[in-house]
Amino acid sequence: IITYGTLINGLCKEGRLHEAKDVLKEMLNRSIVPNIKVYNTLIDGHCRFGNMQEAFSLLGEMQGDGILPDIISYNALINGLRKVGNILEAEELWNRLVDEGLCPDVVTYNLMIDGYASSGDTLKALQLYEEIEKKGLEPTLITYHALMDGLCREGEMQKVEQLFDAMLKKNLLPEAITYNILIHGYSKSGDLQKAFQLFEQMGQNKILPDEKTYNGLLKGLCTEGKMQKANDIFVQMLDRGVNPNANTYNTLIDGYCRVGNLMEAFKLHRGMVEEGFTPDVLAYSELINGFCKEGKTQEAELLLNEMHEKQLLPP
RNA sequence: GAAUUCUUCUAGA
Repeated sequence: IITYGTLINGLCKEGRLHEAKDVLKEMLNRSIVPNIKVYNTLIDGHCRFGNMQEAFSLLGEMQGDGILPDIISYNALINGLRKVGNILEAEELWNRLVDEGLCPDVVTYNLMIDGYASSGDTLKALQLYEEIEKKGLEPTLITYHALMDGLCREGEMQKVEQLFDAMLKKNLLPEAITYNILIHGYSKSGDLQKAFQLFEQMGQNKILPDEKTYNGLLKGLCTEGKMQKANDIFVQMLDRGVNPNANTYNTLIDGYCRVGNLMEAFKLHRGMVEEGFTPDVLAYSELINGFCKEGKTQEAELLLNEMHEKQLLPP
């Protein structure tokens, strides 16, 4: 049964949901009784690809087999609803699981906190955070990540700082992702000094920056039009063996367009192709926008045509 | 005891 579970998990993670369900049918045919983990895996698989209807029908099937959903089943479903932005139904599920005598665990809290925080309701997110300890649970790194990321988006940087301190006081060690959230947040809020300070702190803690870390720094520099510094950082990134991704190029292209340096923007567009990236609609839009702003509409049209040839749809 | 759930990056408008 573990073999079946592993197989179903693998198929679900790859989005091969039909095949995963076929495996479930095969199990039933062979009179192997699927347990709750198998069902939870399937429920989660459908949730993460947005197929909530099927996820709920699997929940029903499971109950039909006499298996009661556990907190993990509910967490998977709440996660699915949160992903499609349906916080209201997520709240209903929360009430339902409590009615059934289950207790929300820290994952349930993290899910709802992220749901509220990333939809801009930082107040509710913070309220839930306060509730965690009252229920005798301990916030995790992920709790802080979800909260800080939401607060960063809203520009509530003083609260971010407080939470980061609170997190350290609990002896939760920051990881690369922690710094990525913070660096990106400060970078976007225009506090490049703080962003670079954290970048240094990250190095002191022997945490290696990844492409997202650099993208965060580049985003701030590009927004401010500090393209010489942005280029230095880009070079440092390459020197340290961190591979840029499509976002890295998009960020830089946009930065060069903003300052009217279309030559560099165009070179990067080319570089992107040479590195094996397919510029997406976004990469084209930025350039086309840049050319338009400079009044170079014929170049913009050429790019638009090229984009169409590649069968990319205009935004 | 590791078969199942949570967190981070890109344009314009």
